[in-house]
Amino acid sequence: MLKVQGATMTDNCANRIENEGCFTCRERHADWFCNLSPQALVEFESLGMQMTVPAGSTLFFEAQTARSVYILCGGHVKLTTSSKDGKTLLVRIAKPGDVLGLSAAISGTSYEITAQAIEPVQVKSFQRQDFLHFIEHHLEGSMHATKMINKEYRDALGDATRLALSMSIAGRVARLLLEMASGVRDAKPRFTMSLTHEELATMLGTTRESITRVLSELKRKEIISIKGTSLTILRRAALELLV
Amino acid sequence: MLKVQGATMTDNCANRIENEGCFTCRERHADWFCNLSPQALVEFESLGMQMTVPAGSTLFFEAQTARSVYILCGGHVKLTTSSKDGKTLLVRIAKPGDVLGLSAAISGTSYEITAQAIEPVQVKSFQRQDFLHFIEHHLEGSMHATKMINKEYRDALGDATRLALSMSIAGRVARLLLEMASGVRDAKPRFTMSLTHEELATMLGTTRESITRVLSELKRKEIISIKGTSLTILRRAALELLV
DNA sequence: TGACATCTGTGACCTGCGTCACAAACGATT
DNA sequence: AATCGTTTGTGACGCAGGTCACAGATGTCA
Repeated sequence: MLKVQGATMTDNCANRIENEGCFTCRERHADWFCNLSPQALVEFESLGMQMTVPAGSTLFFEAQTARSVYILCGGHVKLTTSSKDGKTLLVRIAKPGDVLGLSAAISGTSYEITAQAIEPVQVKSFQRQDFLHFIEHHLEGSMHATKMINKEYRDALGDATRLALSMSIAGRVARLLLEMASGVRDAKPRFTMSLTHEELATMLGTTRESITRVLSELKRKEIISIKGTSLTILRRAALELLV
Repeated sequence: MLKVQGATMTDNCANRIENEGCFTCRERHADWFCNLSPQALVEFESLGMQMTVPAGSTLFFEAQTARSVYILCGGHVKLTTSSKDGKTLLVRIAKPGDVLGLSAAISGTSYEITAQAIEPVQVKSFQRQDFLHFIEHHLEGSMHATKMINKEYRDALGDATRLALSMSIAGRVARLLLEMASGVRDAKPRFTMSLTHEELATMLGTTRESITRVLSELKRKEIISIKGTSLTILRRAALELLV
């Protein structure tokens, strides 16, 4: 059904595209949506359309009516919301295996967040109706869906708690860096930071200057190092401590 | 099946208990869980145990293993989470019709929040297993459950956004007052504020002194008035502006 | 290679709110 | 009524982080 074409990937960075289909997907055996029984998976996969999205383009915007659900197969996508006064907050960085737009599809309303590719990204796109029809007729799919939303709820709640009660700017930056590095198993994970300080600031609900200062501080303490656009985490534990 | 005993309620405050069973419940026709088809409702109602809980007692604690799901029939319940370092955050004030402990029941883990009655409260309590069994066998119930979690997720996300991007202490206080007054339709809603400044402070992740200052300010601007334990919102719009 | 735009780094200052300290008000108990 | 514990009110001070202003670095295009 799906051909394995042998993905070309060489380096060890977080920025790569790697999955050619659910059956050969590396993430298939983790606790994710794509991890269905073989029969269900065949049907499921036939409903979706595999597509590649260039860096910087937007899968969907907040407040847009939800027409599609996406499963992220490769690459990272940034998820943001914004408040009335236009300020933007990073919700999280979606990783391969994540489902995007599920909440909006289920509630039948508009997307609650904006999803933008921060690197070339591979997704599987489903018509909202097809997706809902599938999960309504597959108990395993339905349970997965409910649990995933539940997980997102708990994450959001945890975020709200941390944001309200602690989390300095340094903490937010640390969390972001760790999320960006997720997937790289190296002891000193390295990845391409393609965002400007300005963009990072909007994502974290702070200012450009604060970002500059925090990054300088982290470099000074030799917790990270930056050469051009390449960022290396030297001491992951120190970052985790800040979150 | 359930006898209507004629609830005795006279005043116009938010603090009252009023429901005697799902069939006679005022909230039944809103978009809530109790609004099931009559047959399903009969079955559903027989699974649960109606109980009254005195003010101050705790329905369940954060991190406790989830054994029960509750439907709040009358009164208000405060829902809080706390961070590692012991600080507490008010998640929201639950109102009649709300389901408590649903997320934990579904994920089969521990409660993510603490639920404490802030006044005498009437709830319907379900064994987790009974509840799950019911929703798994009633499409309408199942959809309700999924949508409710979804709604909680969206609320939590909205909270996180507001907390991260704006929401001063004054804003948090305003939100709390509005939540406490919810249900009172009066133009100048009045209710009994039974919490001390100290308690309010923990609930909002701030300090006692800040609460005192904010309330003084609100009184000075004639947005609220306080006589003893009775709090009146004089200008709701002004409060909404602060959120 | 020079010109121009964008990005990064840093100091000076201001504001919101947490912390500390203490005084006044209120409520219960004898 | 006198006493004591709790709650409320308020001033003084400090710190994190936002705002402003500007200088240097880096990238891009003719």
